[in-house]
Amino acid sequence: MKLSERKIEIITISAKLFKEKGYSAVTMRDIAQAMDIKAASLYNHIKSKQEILVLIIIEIAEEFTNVINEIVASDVSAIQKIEKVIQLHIDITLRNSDALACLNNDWMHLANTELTYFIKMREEYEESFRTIIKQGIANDEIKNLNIEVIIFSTLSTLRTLYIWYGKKKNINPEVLKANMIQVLLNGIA
Amino acid sequence: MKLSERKIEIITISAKLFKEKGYSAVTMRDIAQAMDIKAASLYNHIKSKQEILVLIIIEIAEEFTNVINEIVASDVSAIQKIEKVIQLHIDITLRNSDALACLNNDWMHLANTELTYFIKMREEYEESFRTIIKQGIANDEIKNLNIEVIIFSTLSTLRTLYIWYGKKKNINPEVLKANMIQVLLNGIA
DNA sequence: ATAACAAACTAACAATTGTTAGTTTTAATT
DNA sequence: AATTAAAACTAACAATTGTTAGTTTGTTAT
Repeated sequence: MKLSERKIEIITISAKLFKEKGYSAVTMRDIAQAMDIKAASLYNHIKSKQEILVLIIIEIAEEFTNVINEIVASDVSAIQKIEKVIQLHIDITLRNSDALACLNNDWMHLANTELTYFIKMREEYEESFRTIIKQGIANDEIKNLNIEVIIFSTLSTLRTLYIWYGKKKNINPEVLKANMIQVLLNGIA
Repeated sequence: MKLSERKIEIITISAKLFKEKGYSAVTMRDIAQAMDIKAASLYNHIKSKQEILVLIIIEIAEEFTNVINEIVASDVSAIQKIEKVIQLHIDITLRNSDALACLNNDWMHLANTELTYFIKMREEYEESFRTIIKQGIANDEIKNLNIEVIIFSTLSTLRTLYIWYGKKKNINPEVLKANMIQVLLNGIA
């Protein structure tokens, strides 16, 4: 699946628009206007509006799935695994925050196969993270608090990093990472 | 501004639908169908689709604003203030998670006056929270980490509590609160 | 030059959108 | 029983939606 130059442009611009107003509120004419062409011309490159959404979301979802699987399988401490997960989210946020926003806000507008596929990946991702936390608790690396609260608190912060990064792009990625690790692992108090 | 019984029904049902598909993807006919009437009949009760959105969002936004102002002004430690903020988010999540989802996802579809008003409140809310954190750092109650990272991590978790609560409604609110305080203040490691 | 192809265009479609006008039904009050 | 008001209805509107068909333009390879 090689994507043409122009197709990538459409995806990039669409992701940006979807981030601002959401998939449903963005029209093909909006996308076309942002590219300085007519709406009908888009169909020389893409099959449908839905295809744009799929291309934006699925690639990133697969990257999350693949990388966390590697992390789970790796032979390091639970804390180190969590640090790698933090790194993963920061990396993708810096590289593609528009698509990440789209994944977070518009995944429910996927259809049929892709919707099912996405939900499966999302569940697997959470399950992988749960595995890491359980390992950490078993090893006394992580406090024995309510495991679902731990998972939710951590992932909610990592998943919405793009919102905050949209406003404060000036922070150094390494500083961000170090502070995130501190806050998430050791708390603020 | 007293709302009729039926108007409240419309708002409640709309919030639920907006939560699932987003404001733009929900049609007046969807809302009407969920109420077992025709779309045109809705206009006996509400002025426009936009009014529904306003009624869902603004009331909650104002509640957040009012309560955090009280918290900031109260004469307790920074840690205790943060605990009260956590309590505030849990309370509203339990009481009205659909509207909260709507506030989080669809605020950008507000128009004109209300959009400006909402953004102002949101900024003020973050500023109030920043004040609390700064006080905490000055008092040595809170670690001297990057203040924006602290604010973002905490608020992102609190703001998206509704996502997680939608799936796990079985947890005891007091247990939830205690665990949230532990995780956010003292970390998981 | 010519053929071939990619990528833009114009024009239009059928369906869906929020909303209005005017009418009928339902329920409460006199 | 008659009146009134609330709340439903049918029918339709103008605008907007995603998309298709057919055509023209521009570029590259022969």
